[in-house]
Amino acid sequence: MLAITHDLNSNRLLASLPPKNQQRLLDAGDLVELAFSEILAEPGEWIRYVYFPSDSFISLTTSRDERTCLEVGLIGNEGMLGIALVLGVDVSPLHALVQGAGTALRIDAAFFRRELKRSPELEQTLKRYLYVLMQQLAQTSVCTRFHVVEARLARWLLMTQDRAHSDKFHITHAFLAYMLGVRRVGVTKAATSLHNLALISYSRGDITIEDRSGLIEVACDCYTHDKNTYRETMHF
Amino acid sequence: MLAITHDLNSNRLLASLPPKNQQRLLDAGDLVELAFSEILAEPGEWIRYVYFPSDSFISLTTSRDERTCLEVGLIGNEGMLGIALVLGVDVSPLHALVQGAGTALRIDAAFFRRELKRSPELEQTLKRYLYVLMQQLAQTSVCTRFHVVEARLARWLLMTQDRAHSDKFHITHAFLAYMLGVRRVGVTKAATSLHNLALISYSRGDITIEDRSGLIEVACDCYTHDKNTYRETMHF
DNA sequence: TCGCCTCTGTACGGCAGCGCGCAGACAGAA
DNA sequence: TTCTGTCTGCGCGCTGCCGTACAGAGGCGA
Repeated sequence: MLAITHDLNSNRLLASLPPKNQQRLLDAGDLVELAFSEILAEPGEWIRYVYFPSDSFISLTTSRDERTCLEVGLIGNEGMLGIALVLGVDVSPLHALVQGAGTALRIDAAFFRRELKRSPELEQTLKRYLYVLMQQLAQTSVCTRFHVVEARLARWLLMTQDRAHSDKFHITHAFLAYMLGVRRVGVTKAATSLHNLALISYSRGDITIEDRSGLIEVACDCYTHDKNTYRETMHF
Repeated sequence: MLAITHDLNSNRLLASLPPKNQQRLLDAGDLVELAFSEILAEPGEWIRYVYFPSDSFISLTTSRDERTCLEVGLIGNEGMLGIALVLGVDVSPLHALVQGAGTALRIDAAFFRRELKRSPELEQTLKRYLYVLMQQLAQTSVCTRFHVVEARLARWLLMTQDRAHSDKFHITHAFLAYMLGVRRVGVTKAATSLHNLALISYSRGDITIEDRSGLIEVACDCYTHDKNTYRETMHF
């Protein structure tokens, strides 16, 4: 019961819903533990569950082959996985893999579809979130194209910090390179640079944010832009 | 009346709707002529009209400043501009400028919102289109990141040819560079290369597709991928 | 304590695209 | 015809990232 209350407060989408809606979703869903690098969806695959992360977070990627992968979206307690159901499509558009281990509320897709029909408030909230996600996609395009690795890395760390609700999290350079669509060496260089600026520290995958505001300076505007879009669109 | 019939058949989203829905939208809308480089939307700006292009087409871009612009979506007679209304958001997420002059059905946003509420078929069709558009955004991210200018140019030309319904259209290297987010010189080199392969010919902005299938060979998979997504998702 | 494995740091040649500048080609106006 | 503005083609040095390879450093189990 405590766990449920915890989750309720943790996912901001759920928290913004009327109490009745919240309760129905909580009753029907399961609190599950997501493990790092677990794959929750593949493009073209049938959607069986939707996930509302509380302290876990999930990457949306476009990996075609092993080499050319790119993270295009990041889902934490401000969002949900499986948003395609809102559009009446039952197929996942992207890869989804767990980036940060933690808990999430998992809800059966069929039940969720019925709830969407039942509750206009639920649907409207999720539509707004989808709008935010689209903006994030567009922003990622331009960011990936024009900004140097160091700035993109800084942005990624900030976004992740927000979703991990912690100054520390675990991720190796190789994995980061995979997300940013660059070489591992590129990440190492950028990370070293950030380290020399006393903004972060790390060792063997354990990253600590040392100077958040300094990191914001180094990061591209995209970070602030995303946050503003979310705030303005969601009204909470 | 002939013009109306023409438009009806020309926009595939409209054409796929039940006759009653079509008629209501046609009655309420105006057939307007869109001029090249006309700006139809700015990010953050109130949406006053939605547009269903017939033989015109519209670019969605993320230009922050003059330099760093990138086209993230292209709308022709297979789509519509103003899709944010489907999500219950009244604000445009991106820049929209007319890429190819021609006609479009323009509908008042307030009326369109009411129609969405009235007609579940309309809403569902547009939701599916939105799903396609999201896929296009993600695809553009990865394309922009990993593919060389020549392949991206070929993709762009193919996408534009589809929407222009013609082998010829007008666009300068400078403008193309703006869309692809590269230097004008980069476009010139890529275009010269395509010309040497006898795939296109052009002079002072007048581009002719000479060998469509050859162009598909040179273009990245993204082109085919987008088309497949559209076909599979829209079922028409 | 040793060996293994993972993670990080560095080096090197190569290349696509950048910024900038300039020259030639073409078209339409005067 | 001449002039002017637009569009195209090319050169040059630079940089950010690529692919690859290898060495050291830290954690962990045998």
